[in-house]
Amino acid sequence: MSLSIDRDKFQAADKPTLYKQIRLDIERRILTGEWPPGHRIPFEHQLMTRYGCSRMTVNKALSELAQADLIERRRRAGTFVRRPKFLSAVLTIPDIRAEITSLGRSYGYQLIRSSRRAANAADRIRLGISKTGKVVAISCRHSADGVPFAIEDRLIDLDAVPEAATADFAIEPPGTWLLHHVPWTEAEHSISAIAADEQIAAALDITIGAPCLVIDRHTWRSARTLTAVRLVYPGESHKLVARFKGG
Amino acid sequence: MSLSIDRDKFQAADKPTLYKQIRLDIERRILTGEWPPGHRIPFEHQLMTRYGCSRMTVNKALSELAQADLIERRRRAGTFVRRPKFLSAVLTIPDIRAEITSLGRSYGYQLIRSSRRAANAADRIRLGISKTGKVVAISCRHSADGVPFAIEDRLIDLDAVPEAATADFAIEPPGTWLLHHVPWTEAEHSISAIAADEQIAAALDITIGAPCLVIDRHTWRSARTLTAVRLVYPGESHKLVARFKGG
DNA sequence: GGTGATTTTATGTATAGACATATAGACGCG
DNA sequence: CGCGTCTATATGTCTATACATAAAATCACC
Repeated sequence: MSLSIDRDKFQAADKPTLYKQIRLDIERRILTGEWPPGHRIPFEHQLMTRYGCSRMTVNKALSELAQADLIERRRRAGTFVRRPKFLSAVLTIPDIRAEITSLGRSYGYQLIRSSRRAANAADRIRLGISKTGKVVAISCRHSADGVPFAIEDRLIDLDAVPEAATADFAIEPPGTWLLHHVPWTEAEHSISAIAADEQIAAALDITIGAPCLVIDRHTWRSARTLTAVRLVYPGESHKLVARFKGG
Repeated sequence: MSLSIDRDKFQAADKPTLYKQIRLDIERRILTGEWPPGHRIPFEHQLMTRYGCSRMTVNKALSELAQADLIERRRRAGTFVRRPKFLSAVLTIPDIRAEITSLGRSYGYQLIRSSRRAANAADRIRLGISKTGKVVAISCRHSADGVPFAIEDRLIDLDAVPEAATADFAIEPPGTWLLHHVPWTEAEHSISAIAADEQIAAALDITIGAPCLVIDRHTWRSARTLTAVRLVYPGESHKLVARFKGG
């Protein structure tokens, strides 16, 4: 079962306007290898002759390709096909509640622990902040059709997110609340595998030592830490799926 | 230690040209919540008055924001701030050899098994192909500074990648060879956690039952399967890192 | 009031022209 | 040859204008 769906860059089949035709044409040549990495793409001047249009039209097509990182443009030098991309994929981790309900399964939520406290040393390290301040610490469990789905262990910096003080996390999962109330600009995910300890095994109803998939996520807004969360999934039955569509 | 680095969308601090100023200004208002999701952004007509420029300049700024999925534009209706994005991140999985050497560690490679054969039923399922054809099956191990880093188990469809028949995978890892010789257009990753079986434990020098991080990757070119690979990493010591930078 | 045709309007695409700017390559000089 | 300077040039940005197009709003009609 897929824990996460990919965010396909939806390619609406819109009317092939001129600049889009040019973009697709160049894209095709790059992806088929006709124009290999490092190859110099014809100058805008030449392309406008080839396609019989103005330079601005060619420029729009090339600008979009540059924004998509397929080509590199250097003043005076020209435009070049970029070195082969790393295998990269858009990994989408939606809100767990939305994920479960969108699969047509019933969503369950249990708040295990919730406390408000001054940040201790461990909290400060985990949040990457230096000064002491108040934090909210939450442990909870998500389940699908009554079966444990994931456990969540979260810290929220109350200085950065003061509204979290009044939210009721007994009803709404903190991830869902944050997604709808707090805009973020940067996030980092660290994915690893661990063996279930006694506590995790009990919460997820699996055996001690069973492999678990772990996602540690740190979220910022403009370099300011908002929240740090660890999500633990039973590893054997769940998968993260990330898909890349070139073009 | 990080198994994978993120591909930061490098934001060169370039001269703030007018359209970029407009783009950043609107971006800021969206990210700070001043213009919440659903809010209608002033018409191009109004923005060109506000910023004292032509409509094309405003249009360029808005077009880029639309391409970045921060806003939605509808003819006649106007331009709107989009609903909050899913937590998404660019997950980058570079070539393992490049990954290890870029960290300044010595790369080691051992070919465990390599065979060419007609695709059997299991191979066809794994590659998602229907007709029988020749495939190459490779098992190998990557190590860093002499320590097992990952094991790789790969199938290559020889009909789609005939050049693979002449490549010498005793010297060059198949992933590296493919990256440099075969262009691809689509890839799907499935990430999970498993317990090491006897074979994995022996190859990675870990105990049986130890958690491992597994990446199953399937790669296509224009809907044609090229290769399917399973990478198994010791889970406790390795992490996949994916970072998202908004904007 | 409902329904279909018409108008209005904001965005989408395209153009020709202009000037800015970074820089590869040529040039000159010691 | 090494090094700084100049120049040609490809891309970067911006303008004013034009027409296309989709869809919201209005109107006409039954």
